[in-house]
Amino acid sequence: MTAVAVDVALLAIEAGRLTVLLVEPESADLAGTWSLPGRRVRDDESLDTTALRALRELAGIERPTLLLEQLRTYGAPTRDPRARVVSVAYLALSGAPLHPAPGPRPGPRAVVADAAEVLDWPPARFAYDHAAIVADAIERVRSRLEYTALATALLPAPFTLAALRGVYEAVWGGPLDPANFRRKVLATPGFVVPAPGPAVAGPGGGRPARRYAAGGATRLHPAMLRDR
Amino acid sequence: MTAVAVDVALLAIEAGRLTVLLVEPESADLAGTWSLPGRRVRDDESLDTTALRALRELAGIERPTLLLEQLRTYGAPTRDPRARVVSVAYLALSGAPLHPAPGPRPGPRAVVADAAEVLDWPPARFAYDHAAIVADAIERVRSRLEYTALATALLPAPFTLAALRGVYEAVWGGPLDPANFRRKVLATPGFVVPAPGPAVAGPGGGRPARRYAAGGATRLHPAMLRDR
DNA sequence: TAAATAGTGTCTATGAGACAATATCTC
DNA sequence: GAGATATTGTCTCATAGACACTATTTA
Repeated sequence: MTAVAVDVALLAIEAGRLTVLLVEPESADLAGTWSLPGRRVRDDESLDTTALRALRELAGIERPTLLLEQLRTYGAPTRDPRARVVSVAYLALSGAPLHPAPGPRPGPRAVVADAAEVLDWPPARFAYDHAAIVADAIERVRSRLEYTALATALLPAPFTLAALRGVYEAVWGGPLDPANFRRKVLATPGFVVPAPGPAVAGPGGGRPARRYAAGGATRLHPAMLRDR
Repeated sequence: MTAVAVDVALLAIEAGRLTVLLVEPESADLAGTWSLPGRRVRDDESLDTTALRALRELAGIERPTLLLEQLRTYGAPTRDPRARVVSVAYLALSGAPLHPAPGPRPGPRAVVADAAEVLDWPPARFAYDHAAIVADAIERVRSRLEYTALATALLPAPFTLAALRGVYEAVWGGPLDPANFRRKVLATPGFVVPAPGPAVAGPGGGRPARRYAAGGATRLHPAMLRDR
C-alpha cells in the first residue's frame, strides 16, 4: 500500500553561510547516511501541518519558519526500498541559526551542515533521494531571494545594507559589489525603508552605515537578478 | 487510509487560443461539474507513468505530450469529501489540437475549453480543487514560454516568425509588436535557425515571410520576458 | 491601386556592472 | 595617519518598447 510522507529541508544562515539541517534516519539499515526530517501524513492532517510536525518532532523547532513552501513530490517506486512511499518535499527557512538539538525527547542525532559543501557530497551519503531534495531546496531559496523581499525577514531590524548584502552573499555564495547592490536595493520600491536613529560603524571601523527596515513589498520589482 | 492520485491539466493551442481538456467526474454525486483527468497511483508505477495513463485512459491520448511536468501536490484533508486523497498535479502540453474523444472504451464525456474563459469560471464549476490546478497549469505554461524554446516544439517546421508569435499571443493572451518580437527571437542564440526554401505569403497577401526551424536551444538566454 | 503583412532603422528609457572618488569611522 | 567600510558619481553596455519607414505580396 502506498504511503504518503513529507520531508522538509530546513535552511538557515549562520556566520555568513547557508546551512541545512540533517538528521540520522530512524531505520537502522540506513546507518551512515543523512536524511531530512520527515513524517508520514496523518489522515486528518494537511501537508503543511505534517511539515511543521516533522520540524517539531525531529528538529525541536516549535514555531519555526519565515517560509514554508512545497518543492515537489518524489514518487519513484523504489525510492524507499522497504515500502512504497510518495514523499512531498518542503523547503523551510529559519530566521535564527539552527541548533542541532532534537527536541525534548531523545531523538536521532542531527547536524547543521554547510549548504555549499553538501551539494558536493556523493548522493549515496544521503538516505533515499534526499540529495535531490536538498539541491532543489537550495536552488529554490536562491531564486526566492531574487524575486521576493525574503532577505529582509532574515534580519533583525534595523539592519544595514551591508548586513542585507551579507544575506545575499551567503545564499548565492559569492561577493557582490557594495555600490551596485546598494543602488539596486534602493531603486526597488518597498524593499527597504530608512530606520530612525543614528548610523553605526562596524567593529573594524569604517564609515558608519545607515540603518533600514523592511519595506512593505513582498515581490520585488525590479528583481535582484543573479549573474547568469 | 490516504490514497495517492495524479491529475493532469492537458493544454493545447487551437485556432490561436490556449485550450484545456476537461472531463466529467466519474462519481455521480459530482454531476454538473468538470474535472481534470486523474487516476490513482498503482503500487509499481511512477508518478509520471500514472499521468500518462490518465491521459491514455481518460483522454484517448496515446503518446501525447511535448511537456509533462509536475505542478504541485494538493493534500487538504477534505479536498475530496468521500475519502482522503493526496493528488499530485501535472501539466501536459499537446502539440496537436485536442479532440474530445475519450479513447476506445466508452468513458466519461470530455470537452475542450478555452483557457482564458475557464479562469473566470466560479471554482464550484469544477470538481474538487481542480480550479486551482487549472490556474496553476496555465500560469506554468505561460512561464515556460518565457524561459524555454517550448514554442518552437508546438509548431510544424518550417514555420514563420508570425506563426511563432501567434503561439506567444495565444498563451499570453495579448498582441505583441511584430518588429520587436522578431528582433528578440533572432537575438536569442539557438532559438530558431533559417530554413531552406522560398518565403511564402499568407492567405491575405502581404510580403512573403521567411521560414525558420527550431534551433538547438532548450533554455533561452536572454529570456522572452512578458510585460509586467 | 489599396490593403495587408514582413522586415529594417532609430530613438528613448532602464537596469546592470566596473570602477573611481569621497566621507567618516576605529585603531 | 592608516586602514576599513559606507556612500556617491560616472561611464559603458545590453535589452526592451514605441514607432516610423521600406519591401513585397494579394485582391
